[in-house]
Amino acid sequence: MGRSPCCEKAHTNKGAWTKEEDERLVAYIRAHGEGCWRSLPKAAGLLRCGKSCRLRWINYLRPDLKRGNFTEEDDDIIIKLHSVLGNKWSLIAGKLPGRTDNEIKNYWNTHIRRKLLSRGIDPVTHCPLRPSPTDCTESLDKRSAKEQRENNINNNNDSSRSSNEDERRQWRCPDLNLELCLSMPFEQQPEAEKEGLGGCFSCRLGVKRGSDCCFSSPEQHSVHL
DNA sequence: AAACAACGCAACCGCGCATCT
DNA sequence: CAGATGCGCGGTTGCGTTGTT
Repeated sequence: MGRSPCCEKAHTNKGAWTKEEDERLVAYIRAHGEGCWRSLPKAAGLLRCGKSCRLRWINYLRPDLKRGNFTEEDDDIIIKLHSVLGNKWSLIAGKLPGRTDNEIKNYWNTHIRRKLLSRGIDPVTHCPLRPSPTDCTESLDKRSAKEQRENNINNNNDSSRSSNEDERRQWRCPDLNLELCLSMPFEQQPEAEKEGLGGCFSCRLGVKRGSDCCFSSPEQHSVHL
């Protein structure tokens, strides 16, 4: 079954949005609200495909967007969430109000990825980087002892007490329980009920009843930071 | 000042999923 | 139940900007 194109490409503009197009889109959404992206371009008098309009609105025109630099705290949150969720940019964005998935994805690829690599951390697995087995003749034990010595030499000043190893541990094993699993919603956990624990049983962190889970709805269990 | 490289970000593309008919 | 439709997501591309030689 072939899939019909999302819009008639012959009569749509592509590429950068003009000021006029932005204004039309904003005016239309202010008047009619979001939704029905497929029919929106025609109704708003735009020669764009619906997907393009949606993307422009979500990533650039939305009034609640927080533009500007990411803070160190933002970086930490993103790294921690990525270590658990992987490239689920929309979920990560959900924890950073005012940020979009696209923005976080770009930020990850341009800044954080490099930052982790420079710290000797694999940005995909969040584990310390290792040379490939084929280019290594030393045993792992020998190498790690050697690494340790080199780290000691490299970090032999008082201002940076933590060795690279410590730093790796810190990044790889932040204060997160990574053993995520599927389970019943917390309301249906009798043992925990007895103990007065509720909260996010997907990550099994046993949040005290009454305290906020990481997501507003019980269906959206996620990571506690 | 010009040429080139590297970087950063906006936008596009294709796919998967949910819902509708 | 199968096909059609629409939306949302992640990966990728293209282009403008900035830095370097």
